[in-house]
Amino acid sequence: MPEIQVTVVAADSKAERTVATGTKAWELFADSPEVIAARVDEVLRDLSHELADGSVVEGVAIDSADGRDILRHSTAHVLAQAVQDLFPDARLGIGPPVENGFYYDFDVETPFVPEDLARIETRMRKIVKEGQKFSRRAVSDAEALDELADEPYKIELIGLKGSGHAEGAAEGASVEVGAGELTIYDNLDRRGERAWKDLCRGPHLPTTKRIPAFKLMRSAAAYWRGDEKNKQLQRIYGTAWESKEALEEHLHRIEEAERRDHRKLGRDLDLFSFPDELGSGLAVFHPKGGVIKRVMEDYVRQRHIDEGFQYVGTPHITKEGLFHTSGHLPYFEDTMFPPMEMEGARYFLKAMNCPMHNLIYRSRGRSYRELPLRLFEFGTVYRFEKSGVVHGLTRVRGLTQDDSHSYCMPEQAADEVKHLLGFVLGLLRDFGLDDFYLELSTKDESKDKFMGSDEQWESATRILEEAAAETGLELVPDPGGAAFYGPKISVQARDAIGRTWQMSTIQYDFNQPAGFDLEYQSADGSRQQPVMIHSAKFGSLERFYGVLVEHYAGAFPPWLAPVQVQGIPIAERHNDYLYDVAKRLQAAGIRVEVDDSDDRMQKKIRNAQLQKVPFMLIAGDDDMASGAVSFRYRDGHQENGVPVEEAIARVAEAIATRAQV
RNA sequence: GCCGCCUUAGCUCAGUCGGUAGAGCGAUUCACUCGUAAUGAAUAGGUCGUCGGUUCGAUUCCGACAGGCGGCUCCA
Repeated sequence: MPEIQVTVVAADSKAERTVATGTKAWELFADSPEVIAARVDEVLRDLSHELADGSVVEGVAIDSADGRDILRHSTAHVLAQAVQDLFPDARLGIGPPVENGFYYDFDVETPFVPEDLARIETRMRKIVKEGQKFSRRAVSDAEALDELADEPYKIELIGLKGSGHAEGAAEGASVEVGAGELTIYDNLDRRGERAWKDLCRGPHLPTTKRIPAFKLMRSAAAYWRGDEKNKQLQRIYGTAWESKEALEEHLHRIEEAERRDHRKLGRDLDLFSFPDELGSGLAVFHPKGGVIKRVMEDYVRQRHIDEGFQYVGTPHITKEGLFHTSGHLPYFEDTMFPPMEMEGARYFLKAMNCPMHNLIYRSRGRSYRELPLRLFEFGTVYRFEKSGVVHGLTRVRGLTQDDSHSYCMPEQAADEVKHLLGFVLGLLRDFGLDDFYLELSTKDESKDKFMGSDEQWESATRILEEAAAETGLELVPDPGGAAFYGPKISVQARDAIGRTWQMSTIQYDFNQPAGFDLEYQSADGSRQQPVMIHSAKFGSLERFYGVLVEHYAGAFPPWLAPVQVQGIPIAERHNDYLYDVAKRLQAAGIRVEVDDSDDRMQKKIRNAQLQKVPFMLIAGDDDMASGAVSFRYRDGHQENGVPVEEAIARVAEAIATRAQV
């Protein structure tokens, strides 16, 4: 019997094996039930893949990143099969794995309702139980077009592949058609008869029975190929995991995220609200929420001043000419509130601060000795965000940017960008965020929205890239994501439960200085044009606020907490003693409240706990007798009999060091 | 902006197959004064998101609008 040599690699081993010609990958992993696919010569393959001489083969476990993708992709197929069983008129879009799950898009006459999802899920469980085999079959383009004549979207994908555009066709489209030959996966039932088929690159699980745990999550509309000019398909999202436990954990993580939702906590903790009377996306901050906002602003304002910025102020409204000069109007008019007519002029609500800072720069002649000139303000801007995108504090129509513009000589730009980046990262760390990566948004050749020459873009991009590299942080490219006036670095921060948020931005701009005719007089007496560097550290105060609420789940560190100390008397006769302690805390600049309601002290503790107050200060007979107080912390631990002086010092210390308790 | 779902007391939510509504928490008042997550009682509070239509009668059915939620597109 002819034989071939293969190399079987695992995480920590490598073994040469001699096997019979025609051996399939699964035969190497018969003892490893967790292996559901194979990586053969660096390419993911089905376990039924026939090995060639000299192949390097590695098992892909279902709980690895690739394994989960394959599991989820296969589950998406089961979803599509179930949908077509129940809704024979449904046409197939694409169905790729995504982070934590998968989706499949369908063109159906009527959108799915929750009851449909329940039916579909039941049907899917039946298919899983049947143990249908995923069977791969290569086809020519012509055969595929013929077999899939009833699936117009698949045919479109095949056409795009022919023209070499499959990768760009849509996010996820590559799982359908890939780059090489076309393949169709047949789902074969026990008798070997085809129950369903789909155009797909694979690989897949061996059978549907290998799907340990899945759940359909929701349905929603999605534009075909991600383009809002195209028809909307109905997308069903689901999740699939290597075990029931892993699925449970995932669902638990979702619950945890909901528990931290800043919109819910904002209400529970009485921080802010969005009154209908104001309109969508416009927040008001309540007294408790106002404390957090003020502390954030005070801190950031002071830090800017420390870093050489000058605090300025600008109005919320301007005549339209300013935004023509800046170049914003042609690009942003549809995201600005419509203009209002006054004394024959059109006025716009401010949507960005930079043009006004440019006017401050231009208000008198500037010398090279002044540069870098750094102007900073909390600039409130209004943007007419589409109704469907408004979301809590993280996407609003009225927002405040901690916006700065550094005007510098071109040769100072690189240092200024580095200075800003260091400043931004330090500031985020001060607020307790310390897990970041950077994104570099650049010009995209295919679009013509960008102003300026290629050389200008290249040199600006290089400066940002070098500054980013110096931080040692991961740098993710974002081609085409730049503003019209220049490239951008954005800082993406991960919060306490691993979600990422776009926060700070640093943008290099050589266009507006030209538009505004900005200049400075250099040492040789000539007039030169500065470059400007835009930078927002929080990004938007509102968004940063929302992220902080979620990051801390409302349990703010003392320096940010609206109420830092809640005084709780054991009985009414201890009120005066605690008021006395509170007075001394107040004198030390500490935000303290005494709960003198006629609730029982257990109830007062519960209330303080629900308000997530960092320090509960309790006093009863024992404490009074010894001039002490008792601490209770949010985690339930307590320290009794702490002398008042020490208690005050301890709270003050935690505030001053911005510690979490 | 597009698709789907939702909107009942300050909050969370019942309920009315069309005959104008209820609970818990919260609020107010009274009693209780208590050592680490809910003391008891009483009271107040709602033109059932808004506007139109159908109907003898609409919170309930239909439509439009507003606001919210989940996505898509977009974005700080």
